[in-house]
Amino acid sequence: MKLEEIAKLSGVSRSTVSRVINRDARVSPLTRERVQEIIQRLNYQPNAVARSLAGGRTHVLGLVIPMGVSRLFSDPYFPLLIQGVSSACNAHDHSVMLWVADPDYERRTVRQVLNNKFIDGVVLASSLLDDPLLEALTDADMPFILIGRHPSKLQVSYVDVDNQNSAREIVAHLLRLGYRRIATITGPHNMIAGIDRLEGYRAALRQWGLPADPDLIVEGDFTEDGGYAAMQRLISRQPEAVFAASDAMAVGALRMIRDAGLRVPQDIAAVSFDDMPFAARTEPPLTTIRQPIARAGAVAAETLIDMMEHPDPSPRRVILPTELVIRASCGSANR
Amino acid sequence: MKLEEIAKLSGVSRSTVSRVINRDARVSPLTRERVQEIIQRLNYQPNAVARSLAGGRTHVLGLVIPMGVSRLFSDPYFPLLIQGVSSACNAHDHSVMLWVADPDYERRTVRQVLNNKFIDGVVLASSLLDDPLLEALTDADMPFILIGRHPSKLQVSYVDVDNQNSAREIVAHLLRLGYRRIATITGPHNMIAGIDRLEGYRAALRQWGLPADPDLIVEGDFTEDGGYAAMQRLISRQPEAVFAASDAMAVGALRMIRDAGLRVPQDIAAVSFDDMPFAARTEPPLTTIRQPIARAGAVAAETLIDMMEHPDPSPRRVILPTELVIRASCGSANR
DNA sequence: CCGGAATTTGGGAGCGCTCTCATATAATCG
DNA sequence: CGATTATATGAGAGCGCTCCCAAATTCCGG
Repeated sequence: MKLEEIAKLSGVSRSTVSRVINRDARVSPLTRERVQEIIQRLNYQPNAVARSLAGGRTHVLGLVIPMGVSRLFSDPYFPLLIQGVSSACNAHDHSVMLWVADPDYERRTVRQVLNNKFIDGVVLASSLLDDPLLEALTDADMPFILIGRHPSKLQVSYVDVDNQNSAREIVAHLLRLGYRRIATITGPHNMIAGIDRLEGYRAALRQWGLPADPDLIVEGDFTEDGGYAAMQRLISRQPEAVFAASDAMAVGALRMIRDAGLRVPQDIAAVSFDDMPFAARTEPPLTTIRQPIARAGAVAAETLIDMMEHPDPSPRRVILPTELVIRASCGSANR
Repeated sequence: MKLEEIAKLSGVSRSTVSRVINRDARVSPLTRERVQEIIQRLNYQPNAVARSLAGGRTHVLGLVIPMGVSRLFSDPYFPLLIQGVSSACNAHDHSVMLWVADPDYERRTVRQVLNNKFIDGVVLASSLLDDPLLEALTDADMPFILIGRHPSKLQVSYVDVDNQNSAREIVAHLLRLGYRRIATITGPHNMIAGIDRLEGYRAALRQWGLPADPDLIVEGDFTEDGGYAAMQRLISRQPEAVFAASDAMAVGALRMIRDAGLRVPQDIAAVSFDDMPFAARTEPPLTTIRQPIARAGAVAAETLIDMMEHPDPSPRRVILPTELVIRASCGSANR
């Protein structure tokens, strides 16, 4: 069924029906109602592809998730993000096209995806610092927004939390509790969230006038196994406390500490970042920074849609609030 | 840049360029090469929307994930599935449109999504038994395939594992080890995987000539919390072993058993289903049924694409193999 | 060396909409 | 109440491709 048939049936022209569908004001209430009635009755749905071609907009957003990010299967970060993006899109009559970018996505995918005009804009999730997609996006003149800020000079839009200050806050919490020899398991150094959280850790120590001992800083990869491995290297250096840059890594660290015959928080206190659902159920429950992941996805989608509807050269930047959630793993009860 | 320009530049007609792009055999090698060279040089990408409109096919698959399914955040089931679907689509030059179906998706979404012609087919993940989407899909005459079989009379295509036999196998493993009083934490009764795994449990007991004690059967919801709660109800009934219908629920059960001051497997043995990445790292590691989730997603996408390319009224049904993975939680070492 | 088949190519008509612009009708006002 | 402006509607030209069919070219064997 096509627009034309609706037009014929309601005794008006294609144009008028189109106006009714697109809520154009220039239709008399009478005809509008009549046409709408017919549309309802026949359960007519305009052909999205034709609309896209004629209108020059698909109302489809691309959500790109770099698969190299092992985090994909370690915690529900991406599910939450996807849910946020998806629900915001639904609410704004947009659709989501998903790209789980293969390691070699730079080659075929990138340009192909961007240039084929199937999507109006892109939400790029936790990209690496040197992601070639970023440049491609800019070149292709495709509106996009990042989840997680990007430190480059590029005028990019993003949604993020204040990783640095949040990390500083939770490490400061440890310091306030009296811990001094505090280790950290960082995120990957090619991801801005990892870098920022490490910098927050450093800032907290600085604030307390403490040096940052390189021996107490080990790089992780946001996965549980990575946390376990990192903790193995840290344990011999006898930290009093450890800050893991993600809950998943904290879980691995917790396991390692237990395997080493030590207790949390009595022997080593632990805190982390994310406040994933499982953080409240670990043994002991994790003191962590809560960040609104689904919300970030939703805000990103909304902002992107707004950017496309109201073009404006200046980048949009949104920082979402976090919250320090105190549970048992930091040992605040004991001190 | 459009097809026409390429045509002009290479001194041929639109049609010929189109043929080159679509790998149509009816082009002389000479012109083909010449045209291809120009395309390469200008990095021309045909407009996907226009192709879709003219060709009647979008090369886009819809992946529908019912959000009511709390499993969404409990384990990496969906990430794995998404990854499988996505990579298969990429490999076959298709795109994935994601629908995280809101609870009330029946209303607006369904018809709108199906009828607007933006997608060629649908992969429906772990739908509920009475999912209205199923009927809508059939009515709309939209090719689709389920992840997880459907017991209705409908001639639906699906990809699944043999949940029933796999469950029977792992419960039989417990029986072989000498456990007799075996409890089970089931999946939701409105999901076929939950039902099938329960039936497998029953079949195993039957095979050993044992009655199925209703007191030892508690419904869970595939989440860790659900597993914990279910185990709380089971613990007083003093089972010798428990079969959880998912690893996530087993984790909850493990935690509950520990909280009750009991040990796994000495006091209560535990086995489960899925073999998620974390199943090898629980305390103790889980004996479980490994199922190829990403593979299922990939096979579903491939089958669907094949269905669309070679229409055929008879439904396609694929059963993927599972594997019993024996670890410490079943206590096989102690027996 | 010619007619018919096979192979290449081009032209045109859509695919189902949106959008601009011209036209027709209704409302407004001095 | 006629001229002016606002409001409604329709017609037509695309959007950038695919696909059908006819025309042009090449290839054969008899």
